[in-house]
Amino acid sequence: MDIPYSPRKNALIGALPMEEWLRLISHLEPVAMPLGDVLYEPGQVLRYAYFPVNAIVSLLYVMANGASAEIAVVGNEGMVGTPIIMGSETSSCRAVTQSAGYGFRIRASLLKQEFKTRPSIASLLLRYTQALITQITQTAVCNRHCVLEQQLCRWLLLSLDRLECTELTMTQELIANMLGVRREGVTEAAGKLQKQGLIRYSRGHIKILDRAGLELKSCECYQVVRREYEKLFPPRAF
Amino acid sequence: MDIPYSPRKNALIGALPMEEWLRLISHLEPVAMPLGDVLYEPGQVLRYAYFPVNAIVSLLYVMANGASAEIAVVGNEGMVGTPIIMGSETSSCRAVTQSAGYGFRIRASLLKQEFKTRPSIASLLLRYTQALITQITQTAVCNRHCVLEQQLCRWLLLSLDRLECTELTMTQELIANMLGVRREGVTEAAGKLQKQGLIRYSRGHIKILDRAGLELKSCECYQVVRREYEKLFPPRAF
DNA sequence: TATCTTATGTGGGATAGCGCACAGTGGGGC
DNA sequence: GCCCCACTGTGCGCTATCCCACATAAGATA
Repeated sequence: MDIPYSPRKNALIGALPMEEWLRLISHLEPVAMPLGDVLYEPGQVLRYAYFPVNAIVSLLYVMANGASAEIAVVGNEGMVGTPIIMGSETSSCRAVTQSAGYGFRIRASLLKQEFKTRPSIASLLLRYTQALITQITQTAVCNRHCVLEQQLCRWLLLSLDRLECTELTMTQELIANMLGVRREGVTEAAGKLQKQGLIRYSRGHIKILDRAGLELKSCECYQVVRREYEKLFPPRAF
Repeated sequence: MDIPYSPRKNALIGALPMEEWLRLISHLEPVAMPLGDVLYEPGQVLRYAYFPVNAIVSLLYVMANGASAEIAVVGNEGMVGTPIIMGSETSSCRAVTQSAGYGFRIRASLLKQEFKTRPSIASLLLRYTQALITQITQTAVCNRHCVLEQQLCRWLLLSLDRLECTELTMTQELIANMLGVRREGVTEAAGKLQKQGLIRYSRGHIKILDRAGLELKSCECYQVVRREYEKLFPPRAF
């Protein structure tokens, strides 16, 4: 398989000091991440951690009755598999590729070893985990207090930040699953956004026309997550 | 001040190997934790980490418009101040004492030092942080999908697990703030639970009469959090 | 004991989102 | 070029929760 991306296009890998990067390079295995790909199931032992490059992965919780809710989203700014470094064998969420692309993976045992022995790697991954905690926190808040239209804006922006382009391939049905709401609700909210000229969509393709407008319509939850990330990973550090 | 509890009554402190415990003991400072005590505000630099013994602390997010939502709750099973070890100076939540009691605190700089140099301490605190992530995750899910009555059951059970007795001192107004709902909603839900003989309350005092019944009425979210904790901290390890 | 404060109970109208049913439609497969 | 299926649009009744206003009551205070 030919991967047209360097692992360093993932921000975590890219932020590694040269020495650590040279150590890790041989352990990073390129992987295709097709849409719908399940990286791990709840309760299942995590065998790999994943570093997306241009794919987006959703951490999705599925309840006993089948209802679902996205807890957080991971793109090239992060890593899928934080429980590995936190000392847990498993996750209570399913990790599923929400936007197809490529990434790199590393064996859990190796990552654990690196984490334990290399302080700069440990520090980097812990800071990322803290950013993820902020995102999960804000998901909880947003689920409680924000109306669907705002939540949709937040969701679109979070996805957009993790893509190179301004178009997402994503049906309203799938978005509804992520947000844990009805498909019809997404149809209505997306219709409003389209009328306002913020987005344009048709049959599984959503084009963002006015990013700034979306940010204005969104609740504060998006900005909180973004600012925390920027605080933990100041651009100068890269 | 005379503190009638040992730091080891906090489960994390209690789980430390003897050697580590002896190192830490002189750095642990007893603190009273009165009701409503604010341990830290969002954005404020964390100067101490807190290990509650018989107090309960809520991690509360407050939105720009004043709406609030409890993200997680910490009692003698855990620590307040996980961002310290994760490499963040601040938290996006307010930490406020929800049930008065005692605890111990340690300076952030010292904790950070211990975390970096003592693997057994690091492992313990990371596993706790993972348990906290699970709790936050479940809060997000619960906020999305569970009805108020179930959420109230979950909340009562989480509090009960962190207390020695079966009575909480807590008005419906305060519970409403934690759950991020109206006070009237709590009145209604609590009224139902009382009619069913599960609890009895009056003017700020809630007595749990039938714990098993509450667990049945609760959504799955409570059990998920509890089981994850038990998995990360198997009773035998203590 | 009288009063006052704080906690709890209740009701009515508004609204967001759900569940269900079904209608339209566009694009890919044949 | 046609058809079909997946995606989207829409309507309707229902429920949980919200917002607001006010009634009641239990304990604290004097």
